[in-house]
Amino acid sequence: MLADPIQTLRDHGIQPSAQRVEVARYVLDTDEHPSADRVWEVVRERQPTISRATIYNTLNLFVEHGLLRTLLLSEGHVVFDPKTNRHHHFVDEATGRIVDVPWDALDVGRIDELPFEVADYQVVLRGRLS
Amino acid sequence: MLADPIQTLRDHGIQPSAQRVEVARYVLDTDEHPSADRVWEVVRERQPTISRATIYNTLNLFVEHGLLRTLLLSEGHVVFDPKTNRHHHFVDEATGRIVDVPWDALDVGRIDELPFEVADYQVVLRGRLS
DNA sequence: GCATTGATTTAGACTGAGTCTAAAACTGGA
DNA sequence: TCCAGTTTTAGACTCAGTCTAAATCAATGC
Repeated sequence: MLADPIQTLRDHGIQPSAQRVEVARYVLDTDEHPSADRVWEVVRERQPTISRATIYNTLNLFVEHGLLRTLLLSEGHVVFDPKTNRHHHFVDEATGRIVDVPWDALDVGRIDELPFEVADYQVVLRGRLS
Repeated sequence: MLADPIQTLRDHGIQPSAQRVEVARYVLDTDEHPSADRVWEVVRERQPTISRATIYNTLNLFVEHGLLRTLLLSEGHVVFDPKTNRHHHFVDEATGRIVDVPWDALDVGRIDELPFEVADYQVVLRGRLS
């Protein structure tokens, strides 16, 4: 539950306009990993005049301010993830549903032996939800 | 080096038209992880009349026949990977370059403890090439 | 060599995700 | 109330990926 979306936005240097607050209420509190158009669909239920450009602008603003991360897990569109702490993802190939996997549920060894400067990594799993 | 693209296509149940052979020569023998438009750019050097629809049709055909895999590693487009054996990927955030990481270079533990039927997984790393 | 048939390619229209822009609307301070 | 700065809006635009009708190609049979 996002306790105080207005304060959350202010804490991240974002002016809390009515539109941004409604977007935040949903996207910063969901584990759906929605697309931008899914966000628009949901927020329009509560705020019918909100425009598609505002949705894209607001999502991109939240990403820039560290409130959201973009993920490339679905074909054809990016998805948004409010959990900014490290974790893995499972993608159900039947439904497209994306599920967070706790960081400590998997052990990943020998990253430091690779000849790269690794800034970030995650395990992406695909299959079927049991 | 792709020794015999014509035979490779025949072995995978694909009629080896001149266009498909040229696409195969490049895309089944590169470690670039190219986009569809990059494939078109390269193949057009050798075969200037090939159309963009043929490129997409041919890449999709190769995916269907197990010669290629699609990957969601770059924003804005899918990339194609001829290595169909399991491996991980590193994405250079500065250049966008994608590098294969051998399967055995990393240890991933406790996949079987997850509450999913996992069909496939890989580690996706991002950072800078040293 | 020609006709026929089935497969493939082509050119470009189309769709949808994501971006951009000018005008309108909003908000806060004076 | 006015003004300046910010935000939102409506829709045009770009580009990745798909679709389609017509053209082309290739193989086969006569």
